[in-house]
Amino acid sequence: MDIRQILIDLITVNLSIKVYFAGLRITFEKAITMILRFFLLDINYEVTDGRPEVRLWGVSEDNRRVLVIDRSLKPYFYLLLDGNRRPEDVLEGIKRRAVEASLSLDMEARIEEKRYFGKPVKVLKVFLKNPNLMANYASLLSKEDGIGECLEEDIRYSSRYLIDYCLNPCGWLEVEAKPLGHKEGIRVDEVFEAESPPRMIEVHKEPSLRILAFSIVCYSETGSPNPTKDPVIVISVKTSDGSIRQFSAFDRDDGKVLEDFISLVHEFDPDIIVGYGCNRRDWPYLLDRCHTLGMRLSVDRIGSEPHGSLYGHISVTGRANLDLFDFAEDIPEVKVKTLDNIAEYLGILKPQKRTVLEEVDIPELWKKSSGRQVILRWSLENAEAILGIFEALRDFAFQLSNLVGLPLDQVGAAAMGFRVESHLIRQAYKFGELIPRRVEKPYVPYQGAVVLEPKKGIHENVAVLDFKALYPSLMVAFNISPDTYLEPDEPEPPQGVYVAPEVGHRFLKEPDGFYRRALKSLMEAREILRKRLEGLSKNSYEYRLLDARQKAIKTVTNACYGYAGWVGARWYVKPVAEAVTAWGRATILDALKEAKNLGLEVFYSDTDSLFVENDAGKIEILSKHMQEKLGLTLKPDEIYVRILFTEAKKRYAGLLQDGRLDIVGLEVARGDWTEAARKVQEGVLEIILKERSPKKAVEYVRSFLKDLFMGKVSYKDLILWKTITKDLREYKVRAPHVEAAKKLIERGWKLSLGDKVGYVITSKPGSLYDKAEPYILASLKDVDLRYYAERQIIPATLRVLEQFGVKEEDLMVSGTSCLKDRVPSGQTTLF
DNA sequence: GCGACGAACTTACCC
DNA sequence: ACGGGTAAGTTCGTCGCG
Repeated sequence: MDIRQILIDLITVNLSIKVYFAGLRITFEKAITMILRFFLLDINYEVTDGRPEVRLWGVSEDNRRVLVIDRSLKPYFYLLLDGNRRPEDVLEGIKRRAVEASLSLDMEARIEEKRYFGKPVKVLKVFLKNPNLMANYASLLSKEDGIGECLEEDIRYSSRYLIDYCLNPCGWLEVEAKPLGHKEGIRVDEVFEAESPPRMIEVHKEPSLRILAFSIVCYSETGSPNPTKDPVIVISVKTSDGSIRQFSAFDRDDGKVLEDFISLVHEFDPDIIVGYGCNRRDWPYLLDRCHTLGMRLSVDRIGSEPHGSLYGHISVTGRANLDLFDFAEDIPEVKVKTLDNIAEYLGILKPQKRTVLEEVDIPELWKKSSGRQVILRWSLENAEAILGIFEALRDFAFQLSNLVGLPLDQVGAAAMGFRVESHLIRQAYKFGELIPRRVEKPYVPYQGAVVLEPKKGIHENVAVLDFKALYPSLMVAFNISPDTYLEPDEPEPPQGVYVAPEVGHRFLKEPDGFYRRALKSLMEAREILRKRLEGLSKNSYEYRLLDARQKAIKTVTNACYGYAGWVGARWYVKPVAEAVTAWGRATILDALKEAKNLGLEVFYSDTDSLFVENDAGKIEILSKHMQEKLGLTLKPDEIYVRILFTEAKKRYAGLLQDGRLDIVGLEVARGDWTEAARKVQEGVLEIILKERSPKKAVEYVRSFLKDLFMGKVSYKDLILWKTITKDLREYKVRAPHVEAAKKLIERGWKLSLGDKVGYVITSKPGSLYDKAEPYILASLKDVDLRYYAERQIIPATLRVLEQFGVKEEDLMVSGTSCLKDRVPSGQTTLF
């Protein structure tokens, strides 16, 4: 890019700014306005003197931190007219009310036509100055006769701004803006005032962002640290420029540690701050600790402190604060979502090279200087792993944020339902569809998908056919949408309707519903991306970007059906979800019938898949049939050389052509079974599927059990992990993991909803819940090996071996229950 | 009063 | 705080027994 191009891009006629570029300083005497291009990172708004200003934080094309202030958008909401009075009269009525309440100067209103659940409606669009007063105005004015309900007064002003101007975070914006230079208390290179609303532009350039990854260590004699008394002993930081910094309370108080950290944040001035568990742990602790010490945790760009925001995350104004733990939720392969497990899964940490410290180990280590070195090293590795995970996930996170329109720091914290909704809101706006309020509705279950009984046993050469994007395709095909749904009492319109099988719900054939339009555009966009990916080098920035985007599109597309059936959704309409599954059942049943007609043997089927004998000719015919009849793509996905079905649905294991095992639903795939049971079951499956030798599998299990009883198994392989899903007092039964959780809390540990409790079964007497101990409070010598043999190893392996005639007794070795009458409980040393 | 049995509770998976 | 369908382990109440 040459200088002239830059000037053309940057400057329109009347500028009065200094442009620094490549060491050149150019001054334009009469210049006022320029064109600024920047990457949008964060957005918030402030109300000053009763007027809102939107603040767009970003990084400019020439790599400067910028804040763009825009006051152009007037806040507004809608009042739905119920048709009892003439709209003009109602408009007069609310104007009178405004005068009476002395609101008139701040307010204006007009009549508009919109659509609400597809029906044309007349609304009053009410503008006001202060967006924080929207709810007040709405409730005052909706008392007027002729007003049904108020709408969109629950849309936050900063979201409103992005929606109405069609702007998406994590993308490039162009704006005509007036430079204001520096502004007191705002930590950016330059502040601008927008002259007109910004617009999105296509720039295939990676913004040059500064990332800061951090991790803290707190000191606590027992249990979880308490910020009012326990110090922050180490803060480790790794930044995207490759440098590392550590602050520790070696021989000083932790106020200095916090001070140093705050200074570093100012000095490095990150655009993105990343942590692991920082929303729930690090930030609240640092905040409390600072306040205890009479300090302020000033790390943002306006001299304020991190604060709680929507979706329960912590917001740092002007920067994006990301908690990678939120993104770990989207990696189902990792069952216990510790930093180490996620980093290891992503190939960032080498498992062997790392000493895994537990919080309980800290006090002991801190007492010795060699121990302190261990802590420092561990903490630094944490910060490095966090930066590594961020790098691995950043493209996806950026693209998801850009696609659904939620700012980067919110998109990770927002549950899938809110991500989908954010995207739908943007689509609805473009179609003139009003955004319904979130209302509490009763939960009424409805029928879902078809799952067939599998044909138990081993089968050779099995193909899995599945329908590509079945539910989204059906929603598009039959125009299933909240705005096309016809209530039972409504007469059929001339353009005709699609009628869902079984349930009879009707949907207009025309016009396109907004789900149809949204899904079509998502699916088409993904296809275009996939085509473009084919011609790109996998290492290029563009490839990474587009690949991340197509993945983001896929997750949003697939979640649309779930969203439709979610009672919390703004557009929840049960018949919409119910119709999708009904058409889904009809589709798969038709495919099954057709397979039967063709004489194609079916071994199993679940929702949108058929497991059939791998007969290419018949599969081709079946596939063609479905394509022609319904326009749906049914094609082979996986081919199993050999597959084993247990008697249960949703649980099977197959040998793939490349020699890998695909284990579905069985204990191997479950995080609430011990690693020991999972390893042995996997071993058994490998022997059965590859060597077809139940005898060898039995020997394998027996030898494992012998090792177990000789204490040759690792303690950590015996831990059971289960999630605390509600307040401990709400549990109706004394479940082992709940009892273990209570013991942790007794010892001063903090546990919250969603935490996983790791516990072991000890040889204490009583029920299982009496025997459960948090694993950090017990050791290998305490565990009840017989429990592990009888309730973990044997059931998990028998699940597979049972169908080969193997009995429990065949697996038992001395020390297990077959000898319990002869061997006293606890005696485990016969080998 | 006691044990067998099944319902209820609970979690995590599949698609 | 995204849907329904499903398996499976543990707890706990109930029923029948004499």
